[in-house]
Amino acid sequence: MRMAELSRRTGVPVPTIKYYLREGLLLPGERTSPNQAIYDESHVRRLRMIRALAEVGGLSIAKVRDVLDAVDSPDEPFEVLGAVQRSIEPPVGATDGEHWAQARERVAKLLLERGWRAKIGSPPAQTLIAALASLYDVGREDLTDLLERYAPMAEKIAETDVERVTRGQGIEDTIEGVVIGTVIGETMFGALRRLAHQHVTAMTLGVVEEYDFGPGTAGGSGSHLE
Amino acid sequence: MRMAELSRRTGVPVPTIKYYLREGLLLPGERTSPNQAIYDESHVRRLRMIRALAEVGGLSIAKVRDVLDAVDSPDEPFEVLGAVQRSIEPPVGATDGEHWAQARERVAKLLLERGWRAKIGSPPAQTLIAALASLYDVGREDLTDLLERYAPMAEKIAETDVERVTRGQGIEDTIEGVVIGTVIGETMFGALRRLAHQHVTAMTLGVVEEYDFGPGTAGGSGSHLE
DNA sequence: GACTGGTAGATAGTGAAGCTATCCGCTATC
DNA sequence: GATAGCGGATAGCTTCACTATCTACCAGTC
Repeated sequence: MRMAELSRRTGVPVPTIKYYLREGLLLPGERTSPNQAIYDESHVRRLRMIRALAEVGGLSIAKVRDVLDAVDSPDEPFEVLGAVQRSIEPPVGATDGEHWAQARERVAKLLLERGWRAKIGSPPAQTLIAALASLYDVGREDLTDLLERYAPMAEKIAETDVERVTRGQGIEDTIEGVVIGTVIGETMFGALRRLAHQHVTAMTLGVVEEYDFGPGTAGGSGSHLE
Repeated sequence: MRMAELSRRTGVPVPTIKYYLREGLLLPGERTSPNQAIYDESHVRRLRMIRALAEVGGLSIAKVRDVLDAVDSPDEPFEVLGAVQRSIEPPVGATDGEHWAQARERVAKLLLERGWRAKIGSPPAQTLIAALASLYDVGREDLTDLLERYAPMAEKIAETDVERVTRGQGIEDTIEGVVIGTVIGETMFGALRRLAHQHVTAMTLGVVEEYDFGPGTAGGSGSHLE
């Protein structure tokens, strides 16, 4: 197929496809002459993957490229996981400050206690330290025990993910599964958690009447408080 | 204190504080004359909250404002949760397409089966539908059962969160806890999940040798791994 | 009481990100 | 051979989150 059909099949505008080609997210089509090229199913698939990672996963174009580069590399799944994690992790700001050392200590202790084979310097650990430090910063150390409460559940989820992704599939699919599981899975789980928040809060607070978390304003602009 | 000290105490540059004032994220200080004002601890606290939500939680400035508006409102915690969820949810793209109806059906069934008192039209449900639809789009419906696998775990986490946040505190702290628990908690849990991925993957694949998910290329700058 | 330096508020500028539009020479197809 | 579409290059646009500059003013110091 040519570019117009690729655009039609994926819903991505032609100029945007050209942009992705320029940025190296999408491999060029096969040349049929100096200024003509054809595309195939692999391009359709790749474009859908780009849109999924960017729109659903919320990754920047640069991060999508890094993640897809990792998928394309011939490395072992474990290496790919590392590359994906490095790619998707948001940059951590200051690695110091009043509470940083305290937070770092606490994360180090957690890794030790749970016997997790993960390094304190790895990207997710740095994110975790930053999040914990910010709890101290805003004066809510009472909430920091969420760390220890979350840890076993995160481990259970990770076991689910890994089991899910490694069972009976080729290496290609496993690696792609790692990427999708990490990125799309995070979006899914976050949304589920917020849905569960609605439910549990309603139960706990005994909300009985009609409630509606629908998409915002009933007939007004900006504010949704009357 | 005056603006220079507010800046020093929080590490936020003066022009940025002015920007936050303009954007309505920070309440103006108390006037002492037509062009002088003083700030207090509440401003320090608020600024730290802004930075936590923006940097750790990854929210845009507009979303931070919406979230803080919700915190400031005199509504019930349940209403605040709804407002926070509306504020933080990333906009969902197309609400149609080949697989949308299928995904929506599946989410509706899940809500029913688990007895969750949450609406299919609520922001997290829409996000969930979009994520599920993208799995179909990229041809990985084999991974869609993550939905049912994640659900009970999300519920357990939500119970933890709600229990944690409502126990023995004033209404103010509870509401702030809802916000922090939702936003910072998500960052924490995501990081923990990725850390657990490292661990579980290493275990499953029998990785024994030294491995290092450190920040990229060895011998570079930045690294605080030995 | 002049001087120095900080202050509020307004306006304008900056740089990155993610497209979008236009142009050019060429080509496939009717 | 007319015409619609193509690949590739370049330039422009919009949004976001600041950052810089300017003006009029004020507070403390010598």
